[in-house]
Amino acid sequence: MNILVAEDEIGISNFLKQGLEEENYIVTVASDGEKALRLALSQSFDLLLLDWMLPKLSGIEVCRSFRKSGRTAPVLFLTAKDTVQETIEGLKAGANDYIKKPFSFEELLERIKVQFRSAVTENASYMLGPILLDKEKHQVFIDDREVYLTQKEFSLLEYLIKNKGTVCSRSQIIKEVWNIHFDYESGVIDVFINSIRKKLGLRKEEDYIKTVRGIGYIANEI
Amino acid sequence: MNILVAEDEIGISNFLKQGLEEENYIVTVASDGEKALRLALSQSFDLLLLDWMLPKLSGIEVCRSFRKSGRTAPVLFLTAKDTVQETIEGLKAGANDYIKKPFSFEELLERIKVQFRSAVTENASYMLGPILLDKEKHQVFIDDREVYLTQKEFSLLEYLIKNKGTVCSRSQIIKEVWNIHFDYESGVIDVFINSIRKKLGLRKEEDYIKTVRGIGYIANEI
DNA sequence: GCTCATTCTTAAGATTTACTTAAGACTGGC
DNA sequence: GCCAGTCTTAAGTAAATCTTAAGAATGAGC
Repeated sequence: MNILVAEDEIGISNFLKQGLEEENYIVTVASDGEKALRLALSQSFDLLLLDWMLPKLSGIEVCRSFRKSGRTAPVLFLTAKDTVQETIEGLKAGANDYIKKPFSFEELLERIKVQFRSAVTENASYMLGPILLDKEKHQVFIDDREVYLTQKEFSLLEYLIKNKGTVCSRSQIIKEVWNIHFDYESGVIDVFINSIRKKLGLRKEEDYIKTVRGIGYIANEI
Repeated sequence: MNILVAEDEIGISNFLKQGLEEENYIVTVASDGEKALRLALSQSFDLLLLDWMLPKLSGIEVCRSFRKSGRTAPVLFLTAKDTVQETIEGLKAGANDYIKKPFSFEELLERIKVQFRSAVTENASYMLGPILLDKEKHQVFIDDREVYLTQKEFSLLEYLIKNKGTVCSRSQIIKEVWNIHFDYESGVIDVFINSIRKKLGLRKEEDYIKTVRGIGYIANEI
């Protein structure tokens, strides 16, 4: 799990980085708001831990911009600004939790875990008809025969199966699988869908990945 | 949105009930832990607001049992137990947030909203009789059976259902669905209405899309 | 019940969108 | 820096949708 910590006081950020890394999180530190936002938008973090008062761009502005870009990763404020009004402002800006300094590191950890909880319970393998996708081992089987998929092919299939039964639009796919958060027109998705279908070797009438014209694709138990 | 409040002090529970109802939540109050758990398991609440100390069964036990049953609705503790250890215990038991008394009602409201945020945004669906139109997933169901509509069919049906109960003129439809903002005579709309009706497979007497001769069409609960 | 205007239905051509292939760009490991 | 594997772009082909138009059906008014 990747966590971005935005904190200008080096003492605190070191403390957080070390503590979180001991819990096996991968931590990136940004020392001002601009850097934090740039990182948050360019990489894909699983959680943002923001101080309110940051040089150049405040934490609350970072949070607002991040949400405005359509990203849904949890955001936690960790700040000395402790009034009710500030808490509310932080939550309204799109934060998922608001923790006041001084804080207990243990409590912070637990509150971070709360954010990941639903994601963790998530099954490590998915099924779709005869297709078995093992997220952990990064393997795909069809009727017990292994099919080798590349990284992107795997992510795309995973996304479709995770959302089986619901149509996934091209823009959603580009967002979630390619991490491109602006309008983007290209035939990439088509090429990968084609390649997945070929590798899975399904005949047209038994295709578990159906095209939804004008929208995107849908994975479905036939 | 249905909220279950488990609180034995009648002053607090009345205050919460009234305040939340003003915000248009539907509130059920349980005065002890056993009642709370029974209600939580038998009905489907969108959120649980638990006091820690409750007669018969503590809030934390209610939370554990609730989670054990596989339910995922958010649980918030609202309690006077304010140590770090208690907070952690509450969160570990499966709570999504832990608010310490005395609390600001405004902050409580905001923290409740945080829990609903993701759920609310994705609720872009309309209903018309047995027809369910999910804007986000771009899917249409009739009596739980999915019907595939093309792009234009979908937009047209969406427009009619969005305006159900009021007649939509041909020129309005051409404007809103086809984005043609000048006078335009053609049979396009008829063709699409026909195709939608056919796909929905409704008999004439149960047609939810009625023709208004000389004007246009109207979607109506029969 | 007849007439005329309006709407329904169908089918064929135009248009848009997706599929497939192949070539070039990129990337990580050696 | 090179190679092998992977990703992306682009262009031609295939397929589905959208539009138009024309004849059939329907309903309102006389």
